[in-house]
Amino acid sequence: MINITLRDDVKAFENGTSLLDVAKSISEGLARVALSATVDGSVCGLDFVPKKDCVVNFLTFDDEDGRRTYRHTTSHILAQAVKRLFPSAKLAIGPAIDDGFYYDFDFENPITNNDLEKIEAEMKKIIKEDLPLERFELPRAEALKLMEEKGEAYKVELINDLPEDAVISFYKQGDFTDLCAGPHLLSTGKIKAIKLQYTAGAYWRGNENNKMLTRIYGTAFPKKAELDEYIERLEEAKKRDHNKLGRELEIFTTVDSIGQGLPILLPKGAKIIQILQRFVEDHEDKNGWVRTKTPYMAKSDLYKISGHWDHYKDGMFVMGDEETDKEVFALRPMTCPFQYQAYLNRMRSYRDLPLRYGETSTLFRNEASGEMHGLIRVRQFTISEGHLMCRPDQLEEEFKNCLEMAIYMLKTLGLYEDVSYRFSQWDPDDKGKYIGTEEQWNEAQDTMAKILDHLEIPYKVGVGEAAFYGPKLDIQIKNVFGKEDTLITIQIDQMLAEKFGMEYIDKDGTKKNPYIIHRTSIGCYERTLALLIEKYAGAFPAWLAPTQVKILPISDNYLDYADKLYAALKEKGFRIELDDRSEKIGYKIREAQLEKVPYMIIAGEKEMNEGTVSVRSRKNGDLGTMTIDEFMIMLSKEIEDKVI
RNA sequence: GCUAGUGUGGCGCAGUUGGUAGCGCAAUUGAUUCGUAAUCAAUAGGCCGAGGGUUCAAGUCCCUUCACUAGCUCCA
Repeated sequence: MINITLRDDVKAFENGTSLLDVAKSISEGLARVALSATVDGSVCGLDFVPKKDCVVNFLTFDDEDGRRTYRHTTSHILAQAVKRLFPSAKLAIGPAIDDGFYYDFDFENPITNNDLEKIEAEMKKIIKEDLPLERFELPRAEALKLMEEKGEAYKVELINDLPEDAVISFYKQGDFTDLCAGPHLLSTGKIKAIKLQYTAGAYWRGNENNKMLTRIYGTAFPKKAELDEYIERLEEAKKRDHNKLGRELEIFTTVDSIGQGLPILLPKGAKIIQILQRFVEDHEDKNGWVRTKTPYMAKSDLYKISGHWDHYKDGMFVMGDEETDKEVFALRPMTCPFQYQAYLNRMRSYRDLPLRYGETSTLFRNEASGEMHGLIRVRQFTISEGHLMCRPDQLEEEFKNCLEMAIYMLKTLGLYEDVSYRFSQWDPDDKGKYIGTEEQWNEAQDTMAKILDHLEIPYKVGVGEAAFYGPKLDIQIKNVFGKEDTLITIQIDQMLAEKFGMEYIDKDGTKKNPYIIHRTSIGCYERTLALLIEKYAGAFPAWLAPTQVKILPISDNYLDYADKLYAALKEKGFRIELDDRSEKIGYKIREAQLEKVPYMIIAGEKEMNEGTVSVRSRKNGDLGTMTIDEFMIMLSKEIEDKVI
């Protein structure tokens, strides 16, 4: 007998009982919704037969691993459909991802959207055929033989790269067999609602030197209604796309003759960035930061010391040619080596530390042409940059302060609930990308890990995501398409201080290199603006809104009164506009509403006689009548408190 | 940079097998002086991203290039 613990309850089963039978013994309902299960913590298919006492937890579509099982099986159905329609296509890999799945193929000829429809139709046929998925294992030599016979070169490569002791498993469904660790659903008929979404290129094994394969993305749900709702949600999210909304609301634009990744910030966009910049600089200064203002470019000599010339040259705009020109300049891609010169201006004592240098810094990075995206990835951007030089005993406290400042900014902007932490480490298998020795990297990462653990930061590790000079704590955020970008980064650097000969005289009279924290408190303004547009769908909180109040006179007869109101608001520094066109009030309200202005004040005969205004909020509609002073007090408080 | 796709007046779109550009909204002008999401009418606006080519004839076909979109790689 095998004892199986199901949540709190322990039950005994015959030897040879599968998890599906276990589920059935509990209830038919569970057997219907269970997709896979964890057995002592590892995910298994329902065909798994426990051989010893264990703890089983059934997974449904509500569990992440359950969803993954469901969608992974769907990716196999996709592969089967593709092989039926395009027998010459080669299979690469096909995992489940957060919201669906994909499968990479090497097609003989490119496929079209029309093909995608055909493939989806074939998938539906396979689902209807309700083919059982059968798992089997093969020794390495036989596994290789099977894949070679089928001409699956990519699978052969995958098998060859598996560790010696790995179990090599396959899943077979009807005429289709795939190398796969599983687990899977028991049959293709379990899949209910599917949708192939789009195709994209993807390099084999994620390496740009390898062949580019065709990746087909899709998703699957247990109910048609859930699929429809998901697609509807995606469509809704796209309406918030900053790249569309930002242009419609005249926040920014781009011009072909200026070039890619070089957006024009229009008055509204420039205003929001000015507000953010003042907010950030004031807050930093209050927290002990001092400002530097350093050049936008430098001779190649500087970048040779910092390592940029060897490790980042492709990412820089270089002016001139070392072969022919006496001096070669490059626009700065980072502020670090420039701010270090401020530190180096004189000899430092341990008493001088920490030194906190902030700069609102414009940077230039020659991104590959396919990388640019609205305001999120650009070639010129301005970042709230800063470098903090400190002693080892100050490192943790200062790191914490930098982090707290970033969190304060994110909370104030209302973005904090949307971010996640990533501990970006180096890739020991790709040492050429980094400066420093393995010992230095291990030490830097250990130091950072200790601090992060001590501060109880819930992070994910990103191998190979580090800067070339040190590990980072990245604060990540997703855009409306679900694509993740780094908003804020805080880095610990031990290497550049040494390279630049930055020192301080310690208590004992010896010279030491300071620790350097590279950090930003709000990230780059363009990217932050993009995410704010998406967060608020263009309807910015009053403290950020480029126009806070729009005055709408009912007719031309009240223009004089409207002018008085305008002057009163302007005098107090509110950002206001006056709509003095001879339009009907409904029309003016509609336009102000579409421009997403937080407040409208309506002035007609009644208000003029009473000396009041009628206030309409973008969010809550008509707020009734009040005096202009009452309105200004209300709005001032909202702005002061940075209500979001 | 790579894969796939897109590019027609400010915006959203039409433009059939190549025959010489249209619609809605916005804009402008005039009338209307209006009470919480669209007043009526008239007018103007485009060498169809750019540069070549094929053709009697190109928005429609071919080539090159630029920009935009999604994804990959890279990254704040």
